[in-house]
Amino acid sequence: MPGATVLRADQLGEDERTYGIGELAEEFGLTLRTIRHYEEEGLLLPAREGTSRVYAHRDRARLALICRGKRLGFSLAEIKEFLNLYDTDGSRAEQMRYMQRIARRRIADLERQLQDVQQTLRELRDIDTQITHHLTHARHGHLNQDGPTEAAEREDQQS
Amino acid sequence: MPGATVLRADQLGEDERTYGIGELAEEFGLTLRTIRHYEEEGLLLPAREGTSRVYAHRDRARLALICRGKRLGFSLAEIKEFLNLYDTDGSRAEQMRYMQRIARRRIADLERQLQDVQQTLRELRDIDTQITHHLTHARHGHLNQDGPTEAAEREDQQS
DNA sequence: AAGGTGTCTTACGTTTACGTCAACGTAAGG
DNA sequence: CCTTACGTTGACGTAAACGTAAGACACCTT
Repeated sequence: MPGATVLRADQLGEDERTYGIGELAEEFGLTLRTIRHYEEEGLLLPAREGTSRVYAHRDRARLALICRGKRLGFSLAEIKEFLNLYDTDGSRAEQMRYMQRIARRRIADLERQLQDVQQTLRELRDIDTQITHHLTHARHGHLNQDGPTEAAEREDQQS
Repeated sequence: MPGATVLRADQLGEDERTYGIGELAEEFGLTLRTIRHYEEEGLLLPAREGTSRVYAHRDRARLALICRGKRLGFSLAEIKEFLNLYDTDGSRAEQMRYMQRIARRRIADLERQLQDVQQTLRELRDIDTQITHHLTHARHGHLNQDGPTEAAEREDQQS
């Protein structure tokens, strides 16, 4: 990202708050090592104040996206790719079309994942109520005498 | 493959179909090694016909759940744990309560994940339409002059 | 001056989830 | 009998994502 949001410390005095590595680590529940690792992998590029890392607003936002990406099960490489979706400088149509293809692929993935999550949630809630039922009615028997949800057998397929 | 697709015409005329490892591998887009690995890890326990693995209906359903779990970003260990949710024999109340706790934890996780997916989908779709807009109106400028979505900065936190 | 706190780099260790041979068994078909 | 297809068990390799010291600054406080 060229001169995206350069923000030199001298002029202008807005929300220029910066963060130390320890600060961010605590906030996001990460270790220092982990944050440095993201930098090694090119996901972050904080400024330096002497030798220490200084994180601006923007870096913190990227870190938030990284965390979410991780929760969604993406690899760092994938996350890196989609971080680029956010800060492409829209100047070259060629690259934008490329980004759009990537974005759409990712959207398709996530829609699939959305189905997965919802389906799993339905099943787990079902299990939960069944257990509750069994416990309150003190009845004996099986949750399912037939193995994992019949539904799953008809539904799922490959990735 | 011994009696994989053999389908003996003698007794039974129901859903007693069994599967060979290669068959399942192809169906789910996995390698043989992967499926054997799941067995090594105790996620599957297929019958044997001689030396070959024979997968019943139930094993196949478990495999489907494993695949879904993977897509959702769970580790094999976690998946193993929640596979147990499906085939607990409901006989001991103690264990059922335990399972219920696990189920509810997982439900909470997934609800969080659901939010993540939906949020990310919104953002990506937004990016997509913005790109389309930029491309059709041939205008120049930035998608966001401020780095990753301002929203992300206020929203996200730890896992 | 000594100690504490926070940071840095370097570098090897670890865990997870498989990949990748190697060497062999078994059954069907030409 | 030979080939081909599919299966088996080791056992070592590897990529990703960090963990875990070790040793060195730098600043602040007592």
